[in-house]
Amino acid sequence: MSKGAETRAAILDEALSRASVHGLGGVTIGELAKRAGLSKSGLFAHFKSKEQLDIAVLDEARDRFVAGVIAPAFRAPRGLPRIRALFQRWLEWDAAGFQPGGCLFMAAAMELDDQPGPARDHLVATQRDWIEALQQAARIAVEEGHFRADLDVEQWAYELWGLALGYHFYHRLLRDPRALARAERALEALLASSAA
Amino acid sequence: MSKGAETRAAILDEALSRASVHGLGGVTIGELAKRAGLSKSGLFAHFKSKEQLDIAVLDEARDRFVAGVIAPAFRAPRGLPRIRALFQRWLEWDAAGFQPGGCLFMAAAMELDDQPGPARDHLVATQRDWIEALQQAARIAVEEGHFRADLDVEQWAYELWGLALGYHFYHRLLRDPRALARAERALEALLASSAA
DNA sequence: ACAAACCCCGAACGACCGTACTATTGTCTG
DNA sequence: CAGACAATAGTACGGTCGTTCGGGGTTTGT
Repeated sequence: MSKGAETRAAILDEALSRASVHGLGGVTIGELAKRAGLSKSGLFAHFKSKEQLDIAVLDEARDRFVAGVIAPAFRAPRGLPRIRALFQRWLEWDAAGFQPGGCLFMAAAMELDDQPGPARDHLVATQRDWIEALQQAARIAVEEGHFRADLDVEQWAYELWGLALGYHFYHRLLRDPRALARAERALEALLASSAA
Repeated sequence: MSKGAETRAAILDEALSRASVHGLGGVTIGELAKRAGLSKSGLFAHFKSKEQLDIAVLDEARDRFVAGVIAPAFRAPRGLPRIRALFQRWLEWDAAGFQPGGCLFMAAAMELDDQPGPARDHLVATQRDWIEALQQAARIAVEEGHFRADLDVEQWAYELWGLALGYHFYHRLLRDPRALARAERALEALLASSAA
C-alpha cells in the first residue's frame, strides 16, 4: 500500500469513529487533521471537498459492514441459521463493537434524510442494498421450507428493520440494559410468525 | 401574551422547523435571527445560551406532541381504539404534517445519543415519558379485555416503537410510498399477536 | 542522475459560529 | 404623563469552518 493510501486509510479510520459519535456533520477537517497528525491542507488534499470526504466515510463504513456483518453471516447455512446470524451480527455492529458511537448508518439516516445531495443518495443506495440482502435471505428461508411460502418478504424486512432501529434507540439513547434481550425476543416472535 | 413571549414563540416556531430538517446542531442563532427578523444579539437575549435554546426547542416540541398526538388520542375510547388513535397520530406527526422535517425526536435521538449534556437528558426524559404512556395504554387494553392478560407491555412498547422508527426510516430516508401501508400492516400484526 | 509524480505543509481567505458588552428603543405601570 | 424596566440593536471578540494557493520534500520511473 502506497504512503498516500496508507494515510488515507488512517484518516478514514479516525473519521469513522468521529462520524459514529458526532454525526457526519460533526466530522470536521480541522479536528480530523489534529487527530491524524496532519495539517488541514494536507488532509484536505486527500479528498477534494468535504462532500467527498462524507462519501468516502460512507463507503468505508459500507465496506466494513459487508466484511464484518454480511459476509460472515452468509457463511452460515441457508435459511433460518443465516437469518439469525445476520441479525445477531447486525446488533453487534450497532452495539459499538465496531464504532464507538454505534451504527453510523442509522445516525446518518436521520441526519441526511432531509438534506439532498450525493451523500444522501449514496446512503440511500447502500441501505437499499442491505434491505434487499435481508429480503433475499428471507426468500432463501422460504425455499428451504423454514418460512411459510406466502410470506411477504418485503413486509418481513420492514418489521425486522424496525427491530434493529428499536434496538439502537433503546440501547444507545435510553441505555436500556435489556435492549438486547428485547430485540432477541422480538426477533423470535417475528420468526415464529413467519414460520412454515 | 407579552411582547417578549410573543417573539419567543415565533422564534421557537421557526427553530422547530429548522431543527426537524437540519437537526438541533443545524439550528444556528444567526440564521434563526435572520428568519425571525431580529438581530443576533436580540434573539440571543431570549435564551442565555445555545444549550438553553436547544432545550427550549425540545420543550416546545414535547408540548406540541402532547397537544397534537397524545391528548387527542386519549379522547378515544379506552383500549384498542385509543391505541390505534395513538399510533395513527404518531405517524401523522412524523409524516411532516407538523414539522417539515418529520419527527424531531427521532432525529435528535440519533444526534444526541452520544453527546452527554442537559439536552440529551431532557430528550431521554421525554422519550421515557412517551414510552410509558404507550405502556399505560397497553395496560388499559389488557384491563378492557382487548389484549391478553399475560402480555408483556414493555416488550409490546418496544415492538411498537420499532414500527414507528421503521416508518420514519422508510418514509423519510427511502421515500418509500408504501411506508404507511407497511406500518399499518405491521401494527395489525402486532395487535393480532397481542389480542386476548 | 534527472525529471516527474506524489505527499504534505504553512499561510491566508471569507464566512459563520456562540457569546459578551453597551446603548437604544419600545412597552407597560403607577 | 413619567419613570421603570423589558426588549431589541449594534458592535466586537476569539474561534472554527471549508477551501485555495504556492512551495518544499520525498519517492518513483527512466
